[in-house]
Amino acid sequence: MSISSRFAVGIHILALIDLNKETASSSEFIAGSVNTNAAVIRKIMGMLKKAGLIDVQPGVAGAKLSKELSEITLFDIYKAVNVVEENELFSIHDKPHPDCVVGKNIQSTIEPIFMAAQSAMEKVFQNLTLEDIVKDIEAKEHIQ
Amino acid sequence: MSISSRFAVGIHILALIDLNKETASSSEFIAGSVNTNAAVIRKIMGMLKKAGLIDVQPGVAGAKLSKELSEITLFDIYKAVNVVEENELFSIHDKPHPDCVVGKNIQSTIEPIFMAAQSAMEKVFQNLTLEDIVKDIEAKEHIQ
DNA sequence: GTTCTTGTAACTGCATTGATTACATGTTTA
DNA sequence: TAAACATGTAATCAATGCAGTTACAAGAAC
Repeated sequence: MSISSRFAVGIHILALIDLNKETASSSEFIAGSVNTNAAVIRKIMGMLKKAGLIDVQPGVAGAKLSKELSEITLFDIYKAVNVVEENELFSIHDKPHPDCVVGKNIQSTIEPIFMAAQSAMEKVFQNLTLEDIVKDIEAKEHIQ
Repeated sequence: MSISSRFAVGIHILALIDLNKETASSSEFIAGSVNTNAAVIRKIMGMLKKAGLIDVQPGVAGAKLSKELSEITLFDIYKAVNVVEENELFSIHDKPHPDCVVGKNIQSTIEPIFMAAQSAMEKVFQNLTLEDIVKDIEAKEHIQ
């Protein structure tokens, strides 16, 4: 099990759009940087657009960020690309036997714990923005 | 995407073994409570055994916990059933283009963030034991 | 109007999950 | 000792999701 790379690619796309803002970033260009197919990029960009993170026009090359770098959290991207459903990071077996002490109560015991674990993970993304990503990339670039 | 229910089932199995300790809990009996096939239970119990959480003998009905309830954390179970690999909860696209500012640096920028998110999630399980689960189930039982 | 772009749909190969069946091996007991 | 019952494990199956690929309609720009 592993969470889809759409999330990592989404971050890559947005960072690239910003760092390449003098030029238009076509899906073909972005695909070259990500190392995948342009249709894959367009699909993910469609999700980012739907979430209000970028502006893209059919037929027009390139995309622009809809908000400031500091206003786009990693959590926004995470939700946009739909890699994990709300409170469904962990699967729970359904219909445990209702006549059993454990079967009867296990779901309501485990659910809040799984929700807490998922929340703890998502909070990390809520506290980071695209600005952090872009600054980190720029810092690495200046060292070299 | 969703993390395998093996984790939830693993917790169910261990809680049931404890709460049913007067009787031997055969894989068939546990399967009835979980509502699945006995072979599925035996496979998961094999993982729990391999991790040193339970004692089972081929041919002998039932299993016993190898440790005290308070000494088995949910993280132990989580690792035992192998639902998420170490530092691989999130996938990262590989071979981004090395000649691109973003492609060159994105992996090393994102990796520590993904690791931190996974750790935050796992910490929740490190701080809970089977004792918490069993007590919660018992408390619910007493209300009814 | 040709060329380039985005937006989508359809199809592929691959991996994982969970259920199921089957059977070898070990244990108990009558 | 033989029958009954248990675990351990392999093989198979359907369903699902991921990522890559091809194809093409629709929009925009030169």
